[in-house]
Amino acid sequence: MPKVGMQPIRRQQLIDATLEAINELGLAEASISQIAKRAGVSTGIISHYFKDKHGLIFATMQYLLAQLETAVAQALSQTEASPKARLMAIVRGNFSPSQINQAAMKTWLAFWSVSLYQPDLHELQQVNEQWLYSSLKHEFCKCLDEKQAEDAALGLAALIDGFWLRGALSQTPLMIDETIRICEQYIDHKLAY
Amino acid sequence: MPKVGMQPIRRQQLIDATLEAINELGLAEASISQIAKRAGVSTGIISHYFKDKHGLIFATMQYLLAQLETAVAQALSQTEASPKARLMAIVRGNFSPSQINQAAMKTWLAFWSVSLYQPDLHELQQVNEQWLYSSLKHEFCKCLDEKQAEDAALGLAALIDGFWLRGALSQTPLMIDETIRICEQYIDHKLAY
Amino acid sequence: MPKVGMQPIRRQQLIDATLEAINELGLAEASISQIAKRAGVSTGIISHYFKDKHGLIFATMQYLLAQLETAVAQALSQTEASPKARLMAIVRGNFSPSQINQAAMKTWLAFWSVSLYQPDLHELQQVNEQWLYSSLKHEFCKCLDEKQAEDAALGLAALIDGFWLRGALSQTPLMIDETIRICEQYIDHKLAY
Amino acid sequence: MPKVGMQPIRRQQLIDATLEAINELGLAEASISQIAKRAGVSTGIISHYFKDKHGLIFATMQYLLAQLETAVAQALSQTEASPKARLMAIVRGNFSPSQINQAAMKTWLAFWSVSLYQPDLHELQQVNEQWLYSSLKHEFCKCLDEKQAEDAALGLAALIDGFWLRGALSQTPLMIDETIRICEQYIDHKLAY
DNA sequence: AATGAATGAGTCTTCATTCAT
DNA sequence: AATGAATGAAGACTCATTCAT
Repeated sequence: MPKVGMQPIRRQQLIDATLEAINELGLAEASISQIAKRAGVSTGIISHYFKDKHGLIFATMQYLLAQLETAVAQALSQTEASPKARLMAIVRGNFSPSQINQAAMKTWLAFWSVSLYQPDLHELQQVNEQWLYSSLKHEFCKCLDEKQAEDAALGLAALIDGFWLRGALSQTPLMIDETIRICEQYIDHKLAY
Repeated sequence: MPKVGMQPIRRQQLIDATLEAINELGLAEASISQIAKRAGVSTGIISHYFKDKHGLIFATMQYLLAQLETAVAQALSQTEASPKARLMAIVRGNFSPSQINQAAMKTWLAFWSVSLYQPDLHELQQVNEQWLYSSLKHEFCKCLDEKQAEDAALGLAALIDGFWLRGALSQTPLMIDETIRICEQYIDHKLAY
Repeated sequence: MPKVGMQPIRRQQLIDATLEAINELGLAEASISQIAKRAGVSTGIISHYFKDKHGLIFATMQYLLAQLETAVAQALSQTEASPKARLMAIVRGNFSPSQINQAAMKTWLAFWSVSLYQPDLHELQQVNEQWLYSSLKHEFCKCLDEKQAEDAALGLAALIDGFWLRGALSQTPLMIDETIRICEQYIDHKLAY
Repeated sequence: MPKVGMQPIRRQQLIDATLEAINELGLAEASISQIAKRAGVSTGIISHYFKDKHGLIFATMQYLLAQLETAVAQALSQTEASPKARLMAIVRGNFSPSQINQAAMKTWLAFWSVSLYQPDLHELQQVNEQWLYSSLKHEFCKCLDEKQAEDAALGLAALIDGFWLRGALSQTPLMIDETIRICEQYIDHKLAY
């Protein structure tokens, strides 16, 4: 039943189906037909809305990134202005429910892996990585000199990514409270200088 | 001219070619024929030595794991017995040259990604992860009570993996000295309790 | 804003776009969407005016044939009544600007090629061929006996088609003056009997 | 039943099947699977021997060209040295049985048509065209001054191609005797200067 | 032991066509 | 009259695997 103005609806529908397929089958097995089946549409429609499979994959990664940014922005907006509070908000944003469910983490991991061979995906990933690092450094700079702030930001970024990676790989729900507490200890330790 | 006793030679030759192909093309594009071309053999030979492609991939991951274990064991064998020294040895082992070159890191990342959908690969990865965690916890226990040791081990493991992941994704050589120094600060901080 | 009486305008618009697409892409790549894009309309419109793609292709070939007939008729109308003058007019008509531009010749060649497998296109082509042959023979008959006239008509028709084909294939502008002179020599030679 | 040294056999087998398919269905409908079916092999084998479909098409056109060259060379080898005899041999070579059967002519026409959009096919066609023209001019030069020889060669080449084209399009067997006689008259007329 | 010929399932993509709006 | 959403079949191509030699 063709209709007008379906573009945003169909696009999101297909992105959701892509996430679903990657979660269940892995990126390697997430074929066009599997995605179309999950979206309840025909395969041809994908080229209609995304030009080709790569366009869909790219749009899906963009969507995940936007979600992460939203989660962090939201956490930041609900916190006080102290550096520690803001650093903790960034941490909590990165471990918010929209990010640490298995489906999202598995998809991230898959994207990271392929991004090493696809320049446009790699750029998305790099921008995101830089953004996290800069945000952390910016807060640490309020309390530390630049060199120390850089070290602290690097360490905290690695800590976040590391927990994140281990969560994705462990296939058991991430222990968020513990994770956040360890990050907090790290922040406290760095800010104590 | 067929020879006898080719098995170990051919196997290693094919594993090397696999690593090479994954490094250059990515796991998704590392086809049997690409691997065979790099090894200078015919495609049919792979089934002869590894049964099928999956067997080759599995063996390659085992090989990488063995390399990591060797690197850590070697670092440990050359150090004194103090907990800090041993923890640092583990850190250095994880960031030894055999582990932090781009090819190895890209391959690891690819393996991790697919391991989520392939039980036997996942098991390899889990064993490795547990082994790192246990080693770290064992050392921390010498100075801390169990709960604190667990936290410290979790944190340090995440830190290592996080640096590792960021190194793989950044496509620029990992800054080892800085990385190791940040890990050392973390260890010092934890052991200072 | 739909209008009435759009039929002839839209039809010609689509035929022009078809010629344009075939010229640029070749018949094989001249898809409905490419044609629609060039015409500045949606794809659906084609079925409205031509039933389907084949209807559009057929109409386009008809249009080219009509153009050829017009060119020859016009040349004939502007000449004196002598057989040689009329034969030369037919020659000039066949090499008139509307026929020997690259776009037209490439399209003709494409049509001829597919006409071998599509009865209705083939009929168009055959009618045209017969018409040229008959016209030539009719003029030669005024000076020669029937057998000789047939030979002369066959030869001149072949000469015209041959130059025409070579012009289409050479992708450089046809040297019209030379071509027409060679045809004239042929006519003179035949009429000299 | 895989065997060794199948390359030349399979290649010719596939080229023959391609000619068959083009003859029966037209180039546009001569799909990989249709060709494979006619060759009695699987579709995958084509990429094994010709890389892709275009490689097969190219090889097929090369094969037809080689056949034409052989036919002309053979006709030339069996004739005396006089210019007229040699010119007639070239004509007869171009209208030899291997060239004027419907299948070959239809395939030629299809190739010419697509060659306008595919540089490598176009080059093959251009080389062939030049070769015919040069051969004719070379013979005419023995009796005529250069300008006259060029005209004569151009005319005869057009005559040959024109008959050839009309034969392809008429879908009835070409009347060879008549064709050759008309060409002979043209040669006689030109050499009579 | 090693080759490479051969298969055929599976993937992405393109495209003419239909149809609700 | 005109749009463009949607379909689904068909196309070329890739690839892991098998097997006779």
